Amino acid sequence: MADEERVDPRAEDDVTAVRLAKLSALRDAGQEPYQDSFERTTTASSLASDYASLEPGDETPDVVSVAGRVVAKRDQGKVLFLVLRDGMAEIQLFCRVNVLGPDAYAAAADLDLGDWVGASGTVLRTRRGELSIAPSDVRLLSKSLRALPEKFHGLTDTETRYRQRYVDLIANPEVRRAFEVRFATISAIRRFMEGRGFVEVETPMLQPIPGGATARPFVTHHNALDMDLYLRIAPELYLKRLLVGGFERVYEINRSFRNEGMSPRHNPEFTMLEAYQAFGNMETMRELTETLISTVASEVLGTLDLTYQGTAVSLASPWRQASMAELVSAAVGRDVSVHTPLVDLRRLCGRHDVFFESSWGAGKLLNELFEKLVEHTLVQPTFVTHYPAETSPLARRSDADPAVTDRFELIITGREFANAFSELTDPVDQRERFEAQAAAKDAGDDEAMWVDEDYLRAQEYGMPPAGGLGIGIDRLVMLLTDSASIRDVLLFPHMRPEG
RNA sequence: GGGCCGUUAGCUCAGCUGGUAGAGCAGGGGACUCUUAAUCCCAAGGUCAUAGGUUCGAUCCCUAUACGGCCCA
Repeated sequence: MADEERVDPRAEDDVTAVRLAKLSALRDAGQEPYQDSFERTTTASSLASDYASLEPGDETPDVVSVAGRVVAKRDQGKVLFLVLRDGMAEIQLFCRVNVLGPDAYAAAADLDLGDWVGASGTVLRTRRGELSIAPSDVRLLSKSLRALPEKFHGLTDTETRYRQRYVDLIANPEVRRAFEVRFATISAIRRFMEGRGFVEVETPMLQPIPGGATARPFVTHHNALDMDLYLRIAPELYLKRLLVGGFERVYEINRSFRNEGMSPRHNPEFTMLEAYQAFGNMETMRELTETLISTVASEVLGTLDLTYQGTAVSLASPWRQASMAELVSAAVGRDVSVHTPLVDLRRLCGRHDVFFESSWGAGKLLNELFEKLVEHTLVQPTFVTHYPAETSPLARRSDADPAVTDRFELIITGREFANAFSELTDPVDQRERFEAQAAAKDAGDDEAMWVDEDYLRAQEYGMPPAGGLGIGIDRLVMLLTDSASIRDVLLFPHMRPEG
């Protein structure tokens, strides 16, 4: 057997073994298979537009240099076609032995799918109509040692696609589009917020007290201080400290972390926009949310009419507004609110198969009924307002009814996209709310909030009236890209260690 | 945490009421000076996820585990 000597311990398969052998041969011949750099004069997409009018069969004297990855190779003995991909476009190299000479031609024919290559030559369009470069020089820039996935079906195994996103991006160029939409969305959000006079700020990701949301945090440890710290579950309390300090409009596009299960809609780390505006309130935030999302959608997609998983969604204004109480009332067929007697709300929960605990108040019961019976039915953009104070420990009580807060959540396609409210600025009320949360934590609710004494101290110095807003960026990008799973809009979604 | 489904060659997939597997692409050898999923000829490639069990015999049936997907809590 001839392959006894060519088995290389580094080779996971035959392809790698063959390519490692080529690598050695190149080095033996004094050629470096991993070049320092390459001067290119143009790109595949520029060529496509510059030579759009070149007719099939026409050759130009124009000499250009391009670089890219070999994604297709068609060898015909004395003519060789290599397709290079750079960025998002492709350009064909039309290699002829009589132009390159036998040695350079043989070297080009020895290139493999996946290799990075630089080439210089004249521009032409083949008789079959393919814009090409007839190279006089083809240079290996970086040798690929692994076989690329199949050229026609690409890479479909979801596990490999998520674990090895670099291969996914090579094999499935359309995957890249969702990420381009993501980056364009974040860029458009920044422009919009700056246009409204908001300053982008950065606040701690390592927090001694994780606050601003009800969720279980990740714990880490600071060795020098010998103390536990938590990865933030939200930047909210730090951003509001900045309002106390006199910043009037701040926002943070923040990565936050929640120690909960994974699902098609949840990743342990996720990206959110949080914004706070002094002297604003819930209504200020409602207008901001609607204008921001529709502006970003038109800038990124050029339309407000979307299709999400087969369902038409219109982001055209005005968006519906409805209170939680009226929505739940419609769902259960009788008028209910946070003032409905507990016994009645519990009976309704029982009738509609909604789990509850005896410690829960009317606000929590109403909220559970809403989440189980109503939320998934709200497909078109809907601002759900008047959230119970009981489940909104950081929101200002409504002047008309202190049992509810001036808060909304924005629901689209049955899911929460945004959460905003008039901020609670009363430090005495805030302390009581924190203490109620702490009591719930003591009673076993490990998602309940902690008492943040420094945040209370800040509020005691005086916090201006303000509106605050959080928008889930991952979910927004899912909507804009019609992605069923959050993993399709995260370049490197969280995965268990490979088995 | 529970339920259902999946894991076969580097990639995409077949297969079998239980008799240790097949194709296309990629890779190897050869032919070919305008190809486009190039074509043609030849040869090669597998711990059928892992570990047990049932069986004369397991890729297939059973159990457990790992990883992934979807649904539920």
